[in-house]
Amino acid sequence: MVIGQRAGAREDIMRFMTSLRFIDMVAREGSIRKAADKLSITSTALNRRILQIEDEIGQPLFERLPGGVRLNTAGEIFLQHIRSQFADLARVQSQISDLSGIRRGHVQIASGADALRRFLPAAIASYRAAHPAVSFDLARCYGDEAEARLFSLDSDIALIFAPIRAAHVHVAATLRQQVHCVMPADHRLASKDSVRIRDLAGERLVLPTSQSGVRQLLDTALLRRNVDLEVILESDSFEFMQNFLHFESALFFQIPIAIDAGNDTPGSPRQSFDDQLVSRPIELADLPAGTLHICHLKGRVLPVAAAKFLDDIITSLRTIFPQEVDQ
Amino acid sequence: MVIGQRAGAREDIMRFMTSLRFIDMVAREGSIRKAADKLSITSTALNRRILQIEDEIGQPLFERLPGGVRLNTAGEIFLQHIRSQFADLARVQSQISDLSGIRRGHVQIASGADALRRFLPAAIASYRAAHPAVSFDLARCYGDEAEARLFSLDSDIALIFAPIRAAHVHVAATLRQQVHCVMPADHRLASKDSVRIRDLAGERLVLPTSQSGVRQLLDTALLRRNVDLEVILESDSFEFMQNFLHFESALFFQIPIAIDAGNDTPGSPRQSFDDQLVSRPIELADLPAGTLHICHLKGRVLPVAAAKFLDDIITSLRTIFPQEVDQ
DNA sequence: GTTGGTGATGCATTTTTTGCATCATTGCTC
DNA sequence: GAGCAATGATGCAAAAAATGCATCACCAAC
Repeated sequence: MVIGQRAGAREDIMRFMTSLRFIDMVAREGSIRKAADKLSITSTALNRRILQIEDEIGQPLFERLPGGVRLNTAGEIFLQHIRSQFADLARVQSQISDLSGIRRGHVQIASGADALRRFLPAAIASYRAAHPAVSFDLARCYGDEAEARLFSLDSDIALIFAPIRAAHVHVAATLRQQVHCVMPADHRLASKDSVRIRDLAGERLVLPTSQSGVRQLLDTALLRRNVDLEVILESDSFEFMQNFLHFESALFFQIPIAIDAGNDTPGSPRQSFDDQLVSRPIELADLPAGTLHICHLKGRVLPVAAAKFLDDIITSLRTIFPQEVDQ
Repeated sequence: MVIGQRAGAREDIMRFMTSLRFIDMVAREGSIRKAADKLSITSTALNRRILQIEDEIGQPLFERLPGGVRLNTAGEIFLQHIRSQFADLARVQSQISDLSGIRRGHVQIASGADALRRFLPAAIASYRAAHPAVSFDLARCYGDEAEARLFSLDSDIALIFAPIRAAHVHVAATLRQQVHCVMPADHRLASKDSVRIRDLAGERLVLPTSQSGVRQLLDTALLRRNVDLEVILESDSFEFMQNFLHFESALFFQIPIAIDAGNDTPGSPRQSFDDQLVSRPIELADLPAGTLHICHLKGRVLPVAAAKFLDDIITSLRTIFPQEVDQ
């Protein structure tokens, strides 16, 4: 998903990077011909560019397999170099544009569905109101994939509601998030201030997929207690789950950032959430709070736009959840 | 000074970097025509490459002056990017070559005359004995210039006998060095084990230039004491000073690393130093020890060859001066 | 003014890149 | 096993890009 006008739309931009872009594409596609299609050139031309670079490096970068090509070790080292070049070039361009006063740039974000629902739309709109020349790219993904995207430099910033696995990820801030149980407003549990795990016995549940951080927290808590549950649906779409509850009474689970974007003014009704649904926190004694990690690649200098946006969302989170942000 | 066969001798290597090399050269020369000469192309071609890159960046990188060109702010940012690309490419190539078992690469060193005299020749020869495919580039320079070379990525490693000024320099190790007074073997002071500042009264002195770290230490100590000195010569060449003492009796000053490469075996005569000259330490109470800093650019991943060589010289220094190395 | 330097530009030439046709090789299907 | 559908590599001609020459416009110093 791309928001704002994509900066690199022009094809002939940065000619000196062309061969490198080509290598990157071949590596991604695993085939010279497929990559050539995507790059709108002939496989001949592409093939020869690859051969030329390999000649200049002095060693092959790809293994030739019957079904295509695959990076060898040297190729992987070189590809990582290529990607860091691109990322650094983006930073330089962003920095140069910043000299003229207008902040330009392109911010690439990998996020779980949680933060993507309400928080990021508001945050990005607010940022773009101040800096209209900045475009955004949102990739929805789970923790591992988000970390991989940071490493491959496909994303600048990641918002991950899950433990951080890789050592190369730098956590700029964390946000504690207590899991909430969402239900129709007339549900029997809606009368309580908070929900206990044992209250869920016999309830119909709608759960996120097992890759989700919320699900992993739930699995740990539910399985341990051996509660009798009726899981009627699994989905990776919060929107689907929420709409489903309009037709059949059930429970599903979310963290506050997916419910409340913090844009409600005091006294006004919470427009940020469905009128017919209410959310109740699950007691911390039963289900510990999870952590949303706001990260970027360790050791990387982010482009101006991305760095500023990162600051902004941390500030914004601190406003919405004053007690829950750590840096 | 280049030792070993220079890796980048081939002209047509890494074609995709050509435009960037050109920009670097124009920036160094301050003139498109002069740069074109050095690059063996016409100013026309060079000019158009510059214009093309500027067009792709979207902003000019050079100010056009009547006498040539000069980088503007955007250009300086971009040039730094270019240089880091080159340095990182060198690291990648070095790493790729390392895959095949042979260590290849090119190590660029900036050093004061002190370490350049005896220590580095021995260290480099020893390293090249193990890795003949590694070539070296030695630039003799003073502290500030050495720091600048690290920053402009013209040097990988610097050995600086002076305080470190810039924040972007990472000190990998330090070596304490007591200043020694060098004199003819028949000099009256040669009978003493150590020399005091007051002993220098009335003596003829040969001093290094005021940029030298040894000189700066001496200035601080001598001026404070108001000793009556006869400075008969200033030079930036230790070799010249040393040979001069064969013709006229005088004193000059050096630090141990310039005197002793640590290659004398026990019992053998010190071949590392002139037979007719002896050195005596200046008492620490009169002249505090200085510090030799072994540095590289902060945050930079050195090429394999440079990183290994850095390790080697630190190990070697620890062997020669067991008490004086800190890391 | 004149001179000597600079960068920019139009045009013909050279060099490089690209695309087409084709080959050799491999894996899969029948 | 024969045939088919992929793959990457290569020779050759056309297209595209880079280069070099001649020239212009500009500025500073003498």
